[in-house]
Amino acid sequence: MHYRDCSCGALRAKDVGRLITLSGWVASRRDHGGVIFIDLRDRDGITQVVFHPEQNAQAAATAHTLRSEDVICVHGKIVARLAGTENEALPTGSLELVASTLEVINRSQVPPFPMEERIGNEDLRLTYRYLDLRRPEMTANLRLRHRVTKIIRDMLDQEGFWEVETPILCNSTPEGARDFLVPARLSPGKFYALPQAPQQYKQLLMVGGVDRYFQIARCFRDEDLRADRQPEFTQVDLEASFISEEDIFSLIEKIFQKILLETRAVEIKTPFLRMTYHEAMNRYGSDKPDTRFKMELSDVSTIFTQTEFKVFAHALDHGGVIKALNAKGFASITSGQIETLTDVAKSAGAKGLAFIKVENGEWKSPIVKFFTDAQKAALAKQMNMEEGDLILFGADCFETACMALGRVRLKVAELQKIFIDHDQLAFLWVVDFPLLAYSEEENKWNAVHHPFTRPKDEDAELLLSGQLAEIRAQAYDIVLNGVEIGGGSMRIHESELQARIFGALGIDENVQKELFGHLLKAFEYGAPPHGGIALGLDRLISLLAQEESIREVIAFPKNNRGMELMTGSPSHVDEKDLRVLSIATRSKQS
RNA sequence: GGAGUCGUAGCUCAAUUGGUUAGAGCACCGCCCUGUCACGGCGGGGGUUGCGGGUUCGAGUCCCGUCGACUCCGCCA
Repeated sequence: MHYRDCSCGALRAKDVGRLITLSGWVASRRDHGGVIFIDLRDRDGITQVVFHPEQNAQAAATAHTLRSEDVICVHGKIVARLAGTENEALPTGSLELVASTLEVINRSQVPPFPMEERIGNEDLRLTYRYLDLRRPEMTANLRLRHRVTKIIRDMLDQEGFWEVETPILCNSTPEGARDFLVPARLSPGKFYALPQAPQQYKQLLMVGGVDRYFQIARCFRDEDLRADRQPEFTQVDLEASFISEEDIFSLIEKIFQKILLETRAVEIKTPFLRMTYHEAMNRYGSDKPDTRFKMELSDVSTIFTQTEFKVFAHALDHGGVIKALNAKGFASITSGQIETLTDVAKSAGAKGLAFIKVENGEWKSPIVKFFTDAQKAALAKQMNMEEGDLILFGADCFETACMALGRVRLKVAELQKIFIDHDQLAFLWVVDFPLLAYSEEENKWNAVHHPFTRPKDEDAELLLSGQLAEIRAQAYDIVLNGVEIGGGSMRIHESELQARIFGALGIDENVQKELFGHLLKAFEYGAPPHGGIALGLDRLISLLAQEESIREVIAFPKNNRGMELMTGSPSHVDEKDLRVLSIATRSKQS
């Protein structure tokens, strides 16, 4: 059977007069008793089909029985619409197909939700994902994802990168996220892990002389889910040899330029803004600052070196800082909102949130009584305090004070409904991350990026002298509109340095040999200097599509509890299948 | 593990201070309708108000518990 000559979005005025066959889904039926209109839909668009009973009684009679989502095939002549009945909302709106034959290929049950509007019930959408995907928004998201992926592949190919696949069944590692484990039947009691990222393999490809590698790589992390986190997600993973950070920056900037040009017809400026981690924390209280609005943090420590206010004095005595931010015109804040902001600050580790409201020419605040006139004057000047302003304070160690106010800053923007242009694209490189961070709970040093990250050359001595907190890494994140969409680093290519870092991370030599022996060994056989980056494809697409959740740009995502509702995975398996794998379960099978 | 928001018809939502038989639009079914485009008109069917308990003369509404969805914190090198 001949199903179609073109898609339902393809026909234009020039096609008038042609005899055309179309197939698709019934999007809507407008039955006038006599003439019947059908909107025929596929992924590319909608074409109006007309049935005239006086011209073709049988086709019209069948058309009368059509319902939403029936699959049909129609054949007929393309004609210009009657003057005044053109539909400018449709690209095909100047014409229609006058049906001479209609074949009903497959009837549809009444759909559980309408295709044309945005549905709030995500459960239902995920259960009937195959219907949800027919909705134009979802079709557009999948199309966008395809386009972007294709652009990335083509550009990296042009730049000399090879697409190489790395194992999905690999080894569990102690660092980082919880692994998904897969029992190894042929090695009873042993397990593979699904990769959190192809990190070690791509470095070994560099040792293998591949020189430039990339992969649209599925990654797996068994952690709790979020709107922007799925247990399996996709990274654009790449690595190159004999390069510097600058090479990575300009490559990625070039890719984004092309993506925005081709998907949005927008020319973005390069190079992107760059900011050190320290500056990002200092000014925005975040390692992924949203620079689309100002409201920057200010350091007011020097004003309060001599202060009666114990909270400030305590912070400064312990080597901390006092940070402040001016929420312009937000003195009208309610006490409930103050409480909300305080909770936000506390969730970031702050002990509280001091504030000053400037109302009717007065400073209304529980803490102003501790301030001298000189301090007030200095504060007013530095913070540019004006009638109607709200000043918020964070007093703690540098990281905590900044992070707490950084989160408060975002919450204030939300509460105050600060205007953010959603078409704006604020790209930003955050560079010079610390190499290591001390974990109080674990009582040990952890890698901020990952354990293969290269320290900055000028900070190498700090590793020898044990000033671990001071060491900066050749690591970088790329941020778009306050969302981290990728990160990478220059890597260590010397086994000696790598072993020293493992040592700093508290991984003893035996464990090093067992878990990372292959890497250390590989570095002894002429490893080239190399580095790379991984972009979070799902997040990137969701930002381009202006979606709140990455679930909107994944064909078959999992819900908050990691379940895929359409197929009902994960599910129980037979006891005998477990026996083959030498697995016994302890939880009750309900 | 913790916090918050929500849960009423297939879908989106309403239901005043606790008060009669829980409503509307869309969808669905039937009839009518020859230029609509979310066609229109008339009529009809459709409800364990997530579930369980409690208070009350009376609960969609108040209280307790529970289940589920989503958002956030923890977690995510």
